[in-house]
Amino acid sequence: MTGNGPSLIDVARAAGVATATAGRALGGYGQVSERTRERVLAAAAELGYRTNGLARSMITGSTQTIGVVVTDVANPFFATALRGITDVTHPAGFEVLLANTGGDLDAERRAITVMSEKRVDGVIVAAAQPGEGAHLKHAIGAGVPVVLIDRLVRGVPEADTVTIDNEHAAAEAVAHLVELGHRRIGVVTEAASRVPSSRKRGLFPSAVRLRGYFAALREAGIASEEDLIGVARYDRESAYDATMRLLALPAPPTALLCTDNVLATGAYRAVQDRGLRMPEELSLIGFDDEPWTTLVRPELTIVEQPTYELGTRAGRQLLDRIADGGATRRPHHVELRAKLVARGSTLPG
Amino acid sequence: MTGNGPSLIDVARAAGVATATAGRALGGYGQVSERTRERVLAAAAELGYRTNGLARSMITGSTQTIGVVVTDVANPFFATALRGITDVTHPAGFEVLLANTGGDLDAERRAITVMSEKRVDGVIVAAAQPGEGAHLKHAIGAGVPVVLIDRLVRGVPEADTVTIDNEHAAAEAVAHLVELGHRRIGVVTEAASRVPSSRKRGLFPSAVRLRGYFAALREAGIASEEDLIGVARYDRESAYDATMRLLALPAPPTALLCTDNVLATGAYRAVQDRGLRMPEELSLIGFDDEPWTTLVRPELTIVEQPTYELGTRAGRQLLDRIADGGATRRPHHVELRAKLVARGSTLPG
DNA sequence: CTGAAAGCGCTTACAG
DNA sequence: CTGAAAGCGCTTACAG
Repeated sequence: MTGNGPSLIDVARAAGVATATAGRALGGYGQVSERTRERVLAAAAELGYRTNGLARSMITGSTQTIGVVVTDVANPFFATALRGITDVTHPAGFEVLLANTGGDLDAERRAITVMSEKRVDGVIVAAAQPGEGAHLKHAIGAGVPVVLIDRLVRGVPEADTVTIDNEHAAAEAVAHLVELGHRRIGVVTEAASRVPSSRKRGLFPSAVRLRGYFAALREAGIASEEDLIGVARYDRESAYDATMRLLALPAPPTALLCTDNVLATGAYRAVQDRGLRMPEELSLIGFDDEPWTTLVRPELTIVEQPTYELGTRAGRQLLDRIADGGATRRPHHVELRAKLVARGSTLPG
Repeated sequence: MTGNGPSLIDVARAAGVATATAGRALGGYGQVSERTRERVLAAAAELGYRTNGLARSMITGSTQTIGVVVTDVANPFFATALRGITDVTHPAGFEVLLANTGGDLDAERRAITVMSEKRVDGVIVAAAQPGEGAHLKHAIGAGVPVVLIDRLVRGVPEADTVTIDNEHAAAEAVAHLVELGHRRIGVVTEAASRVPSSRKRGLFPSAVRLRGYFAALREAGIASEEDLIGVARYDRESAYDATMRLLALPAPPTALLCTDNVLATGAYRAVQDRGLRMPEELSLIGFDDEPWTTLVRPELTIVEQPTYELGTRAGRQLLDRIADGGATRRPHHVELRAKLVARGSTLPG
């Protein structure tokens, strides 16, 4: 420690005024005459004074800080959403306390606890697990507003939510394939169970998208086949393997939907390595409009999520909630639409 | 506000002990008997007590929070470095306060000020401008350790730094091209001036890489040509245009180095649109080993930066500095090596 | 091991 | 407009 630096008392003394007066001049609250203000500001500058935000926050009850909890900042999806959040909250005078859970529920619990103890004014959470919301409910109970993004969590009906209509997004993608004449349409997904029977899992994007896949097939009068569902872990290599398995089937699919951008990189690679021409021999659809999707040949047809907007909406919602103070309003739910962008990986040249 | 919840005083009263005792039991410091601890813990649980970190930090002088200032979290480079930082600092009990400057120096100044007022224990900064370090110097003077990453800043000799040897990285890439027989080697860069004469600019990665480009040409006995230097703004479209201009020259380059991953996406696209076959008609080298670089055909030769490690090293360095307390040690400088990964965009199939 | 008191650095009523 | 006092919720010596 280089000591704590000068305090308001030191500034007040140097300026020859009371502590309260110095505080008013420096903090921009209450009434201060121009002359006094100048004297105080000069003294503060001379001493190199900086406000102690801790002390201020303890009294005002506001830290002007929000917490953001995601599973992985390095994932472009969350990085982009995070940018959306900061772009909205920063101009409003809020800083962001960031936590990375790696998808671990315990890490998420700890993050929420620590943030709550640091007295953040609210939190935005992309949850690690859809089934466990007790810690979030607890935070809300303690007066910390919670906005859920991307994933719903069971047992936290009080939380505001900003999500994407994933069922519709996936269904639209499948409908596009059906329209092109495909009947054997496979899917590469990280949804843990083939049939999304578990109500808890069913809240997560991958599971919801799988539901959309089934719905669209049903709509088209096509029977779904277990064989055509390639389950992968959430990484590129696993998606590669799952895709290879699908392509090696006796009666392989003629089209494939990947429920996520990470999985899509693995799948695209697999199709290439297998030597199949897109879209003639295999049609492929991914998620998210990342730069690479228009650099590959053919370009990848994708479902474009409004990721940045997901962040800005969540940020705004949280700011509203914070401004609202204690008024117990009903939770606010926003569901954004994704958009199919058809490109060469499905459209015949 | 839902009120402030129970305080330590409330817990102490409920447990029938003194405030100091309750604090010791809950805070894990000092001596408390097992029986007392249990009583206090029970009372705390019953009341739903949560420590007020603000009050604690004000006394202990430590917030267990570090600041991280970057120009753009949505850029995969910074997102990955940030992940490295959190992976190291979070297990050590530190939270991360994140700020996004968008490359604006004033935004950076404000971020540093606010973080300093919030009493972060230190900051990691990817600076917006190489020429202006007064605010950083000021922070260090106020007792906030600063670790600079990726970019050096003039006028802050006290700051620790973790950077990448960009001159060597670019030179190695050019040497690779020379070895393959290229003599007309162009570069797509965002370095503002063609000749990196300005000492300030010269500290930034793009400028340093341009210097490496010149050095490698000189080494190979090749005269550099102004025409072959394509200057772009820091976005894909601008890089596309700059590349197109280079390719349209009467005597176009046979090889191109992009000094950054964002620029590489634009350049790759331009080469494709121009209808040039890689590597036969044009060789291309980019930066950073992103997923897309192995999905395109041909795969892109790249200079791989140890981005994640940049973050972990910076995190560790800052933790050391914080643990070190007031002891004024000399600044610590780490320079990491990048690695050339030769692929199809330069290697004849 | 436990307690009573002081104090961290501010802001907020309450007087003047 | 300005000041003296109280208080936010903790931890830290200092006694016992």
